[in-house]
Amino acid sequence: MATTAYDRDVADTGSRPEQGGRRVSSEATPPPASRKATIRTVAAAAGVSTATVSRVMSGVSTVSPALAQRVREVAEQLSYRPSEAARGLALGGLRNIGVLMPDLGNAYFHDVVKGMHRAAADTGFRLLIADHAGDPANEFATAWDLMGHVDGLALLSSRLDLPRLRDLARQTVPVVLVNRVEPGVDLPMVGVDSFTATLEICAHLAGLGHRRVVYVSGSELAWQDRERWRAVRTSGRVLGIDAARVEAEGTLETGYAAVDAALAHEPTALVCFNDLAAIGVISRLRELGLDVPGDISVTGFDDIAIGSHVSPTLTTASSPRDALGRQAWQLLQEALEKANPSETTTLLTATLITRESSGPAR
Amino acid sequence: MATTAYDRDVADTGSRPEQGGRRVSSEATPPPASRKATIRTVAAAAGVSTATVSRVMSGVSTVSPALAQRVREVAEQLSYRPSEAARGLALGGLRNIGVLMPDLGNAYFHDVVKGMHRAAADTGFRLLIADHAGDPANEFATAWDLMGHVDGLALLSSRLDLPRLRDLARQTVPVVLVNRVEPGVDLPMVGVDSFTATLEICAHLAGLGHRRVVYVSGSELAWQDRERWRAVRTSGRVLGIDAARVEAEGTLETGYAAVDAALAHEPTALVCFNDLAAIGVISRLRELGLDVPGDISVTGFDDIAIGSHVSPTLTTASSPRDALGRQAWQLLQEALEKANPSETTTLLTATLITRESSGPAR
DNA sequence: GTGAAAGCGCTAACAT
DNA sequence: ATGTTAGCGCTTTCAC
Repeated sequence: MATTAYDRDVADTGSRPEQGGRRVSSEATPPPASRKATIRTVAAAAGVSTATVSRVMSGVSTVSPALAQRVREVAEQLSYRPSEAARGLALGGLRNIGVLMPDLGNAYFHDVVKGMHRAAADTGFRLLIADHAGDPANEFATAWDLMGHVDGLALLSSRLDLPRLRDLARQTVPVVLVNRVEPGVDLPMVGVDSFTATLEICAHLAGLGHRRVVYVSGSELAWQDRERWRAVRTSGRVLGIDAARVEAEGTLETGYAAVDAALAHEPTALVCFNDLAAIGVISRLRELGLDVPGDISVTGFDDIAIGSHVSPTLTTASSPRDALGRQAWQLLQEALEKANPSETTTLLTATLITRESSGPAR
Repeated sequence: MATTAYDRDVADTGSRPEQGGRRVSSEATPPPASRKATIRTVAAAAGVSTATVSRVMSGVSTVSPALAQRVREVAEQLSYRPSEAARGLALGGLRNIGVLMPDLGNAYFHDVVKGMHRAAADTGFRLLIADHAGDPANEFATAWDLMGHVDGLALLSSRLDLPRLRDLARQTVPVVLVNRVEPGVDLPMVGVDSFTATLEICAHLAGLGHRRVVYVSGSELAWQDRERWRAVRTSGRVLGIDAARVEAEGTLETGYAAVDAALAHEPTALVCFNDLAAIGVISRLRELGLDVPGDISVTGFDDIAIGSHVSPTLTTASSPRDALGRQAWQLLQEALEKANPSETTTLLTATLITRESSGPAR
């Protein structure tokens, strides 16, 4: 959701023909053309200096109420809007923070972003949201491009490999990793302990008599996927579960498509990477005439809202999305304040939520 | 997803103590501190002028390959990233376009945005995405704030009232209305003809013997809601359907919550504002022990992906989301090129999709 | 092919 | 309380 190409064929907002080499006293320039109001236009029209206009616009220091009022009126009248580009240049920062995620269509990310947004808004920061469809090359390009526009960058569920990650870490704009914990990288990060939560899911399943499960994976580039798959395999050893893995990408469509391969293992339960995949899986199972959980159990992960509105409702693990978002902002905030990016790592806990989609093994 | 507050307490990227009043020849400033590489740092380090660095970075005009290579290396080595703020200032535009929508969590919008993105990316534009939770005040504030950062603005399913809309139209940055057609406003706009599509839904229902339907609404501030409700009422006259309306907001939760009130009208069918609401509705009906479509039929609108993965699958109207997005970009593009914002209005067609959630009236 | 220098619109000392 | 002015980092004529 962002691009880097710099064609130049559009929108050069009119040519600006030679407009005098020297600056002229404010009053000398009457408000002529109707082009675009700048701080100078307003200053001239209001008969004050640009400094005063600037002060009024940012509500700073003491400007006499009467004057301020007049300036405000003129500004309003001229539809004057301070250029953020100029502001950013002068201030040395746009007060934007970039948020990059694999899939804008996944409600999970949306919830995390909401958490960040609330926290960021309180401090006067804007969020620039972009997605990269799970493609690392695209992710890197987008991150790189975004860096020019933002004061900080949050990578949600990044699919970047270590060299690329380190490359970004080396840049001057602070970066935080959300939903990924990568010991080898010098970056603040927050994640959810999905290993433990997935183990709980497996234990729950084992308790219901399941001995043969298949894991319907997420993107193999996702840290969460590695953690969850590791947990499923571990459950094999610890709980005596026979575990297989089939590939998917954590979306409705890939979940749906993975079912046939999964069924080849004759499992009694399907542990899915996330809720979206689980819903896709269930949809396909229904199509095949299989009842969930009668014939086979299915579990998700994330606890997105729709999980409790589908039939059967989803057994899943609830990630603390809001907390994740806030924590992410917290880290960014710290990185912004002190140039010293302390390598902080936080791991939040997800909790098992048992609903209808899991039942006794057949 | 954007804010306007301008606190000043963070990130002023270090103070810049008196650094000489006059500009000094490039070579006079050795690459000292490790602060942040600027074009001058790079120029000095590479022993060339800033003009050359600029040319190399934007791949413009002819710079001797050897020199270009050297500059690129130095830049790379210094982790130099041109500041977009400075660039934007000099160029008179950031090549950003803002996209504002009510609900980031609705897959429908996501699909529209994808369409826009693809189109915009080809022209070297970035998309800044923000949501406003359906609150007009928030929408206006966000739009206003965003205007400083973008070269164009797309308002998806805007909830703004006419005065506010006109206020935005009066500004210098081009604005297009997507998913809303408002005759009184001088703005380019694209919408989907949901009136006709909803009529088709009603006709479909009437054909199945339904005579008593209730419309589970969207936000009453949404143009689409007005159109759909108008269609439902019209169907009352034309098709002999007895129609009532209950309030919701086009989300899972509000759909779910609206069911009890809807049932008070003893309908045989529920026509929902969109798919999300329909899924919420069905979930509540199931909870009440009602079968869909056995006991009652339910229809949605939008044809989001999940609609064909839930049980029962949703009867709905398919909006041409991708086309919407592309058309939106098209309009923006035109507005960007010629200062003359021709008031263009396009209406796209939605088509009925019959699935499991609608059946014969009981 | 490359450099010098004039801004882009705004903010922040530093006067007054 | 208000005006002057020197930049912020980059692009872009205009010379050479």
